Amino acid sequence: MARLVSERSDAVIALAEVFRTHGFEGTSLSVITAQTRMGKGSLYHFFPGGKEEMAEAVLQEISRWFAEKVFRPLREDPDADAAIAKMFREVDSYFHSGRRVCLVGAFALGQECARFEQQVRGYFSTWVEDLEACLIRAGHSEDRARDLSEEAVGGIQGALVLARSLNQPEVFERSLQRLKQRLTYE
Amino acid sequence: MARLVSERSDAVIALAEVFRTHGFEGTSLSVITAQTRMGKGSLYHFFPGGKEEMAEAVLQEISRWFAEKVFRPLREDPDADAAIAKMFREVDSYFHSGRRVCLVGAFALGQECARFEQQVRGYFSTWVEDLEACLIRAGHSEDRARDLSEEAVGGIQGALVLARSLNQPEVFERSLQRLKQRLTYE
DNA sequence: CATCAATTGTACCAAACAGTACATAGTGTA
DNA sequence: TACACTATGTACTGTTTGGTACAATTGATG
Repeated sequence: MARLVSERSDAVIALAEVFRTHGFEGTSLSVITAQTRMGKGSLYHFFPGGKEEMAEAVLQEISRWFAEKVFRPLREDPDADAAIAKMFREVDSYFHSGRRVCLVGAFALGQECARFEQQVRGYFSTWVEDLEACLIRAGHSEDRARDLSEEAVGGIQGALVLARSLNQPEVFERSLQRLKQRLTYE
Repeated sequence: MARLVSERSDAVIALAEVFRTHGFEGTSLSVITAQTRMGKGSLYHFFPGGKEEMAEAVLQEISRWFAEKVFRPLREDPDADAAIAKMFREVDSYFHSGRRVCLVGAFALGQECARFEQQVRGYFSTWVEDLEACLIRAGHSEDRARDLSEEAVGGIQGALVLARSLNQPEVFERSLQRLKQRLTYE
């Protein structure tokens, strides 16, 4: 049913884009109200803890999304190669082929890394560990699986940095191709 | 000679560490005065343009450092392999073995990427291009050199993100090792 | 249509913000 | 020591910040 009033989940989606665009410190309440078209009344109704609670909700939503679309297949799909292929597909689409930034990665580079320590560490450690387990199932040795999985997760983050700084999304696409090939055929 | 008063170059060094720690938006003037022990008088004397001019000076100093220590050897050293080895040595030491963040990389992920567009793009494009040229001199094909150089520069940035988010500097060290080996022996 | 909780706009607050003005203090040179 | 100039501390500005209070509005339910 169509509603004129918002729900918390709508707010989280909108907030995610605001934080991705402006970073945590750069996201003032006036930026939020302008970009989400929500007033302070609504925002503090849904997030009594203010900006910090908003960012926490966004991080939780990101974790939920990756857990469902990426991490669970890596852990559970009996076809390990298919899970890895799906990971690259989902990552490419999630990051808009290199045009969108990883909020967790951006947080990792700033003070937000301390402020949202568990969420940031949880996101990356789960990713690395689940991918590692998947690579072992795919037949790689334990050492090789750890190396490849760190290389892939780090490589994706670095590719986002590079693609954005050069304003060349194709750098991201090429990186994904290389990583996918390395994980699949070696 | 020992001076009680500061010079602009002292300020730039101190400011670099402040911006690296707090990011651009997170660096308020009160943070700067606290961490650099310089008053507003001095700061606006050296940087009449305020925070933006301070960040610009820091970016310029970073570019200067990399140009001298990393990019020039990549372009000019007749021994290409030695230049690449030096790059990894300097990078490892500059980023304190994964404990220090790349300010330019952090800027690349936020609005600062637009605000300091030329400096951010210049840093990464020079790095990629000079490394690419060096790899061609080392005997790689043009396509292979471009791939390897994007992979290395991106890989370093991603390794910084991952090492910091996991609070495991050794992740950075391992990544450097892998990248170095790939650039040198393949 | 009456009710009531969920949602929202508006006015407001103290603190922190970036930046300015300027008198004072420190420094190299003559 | 006297000078010119650079560097600095301090007090001040208007603006924006994150956050609160609360009355008005909305929408689902009986």
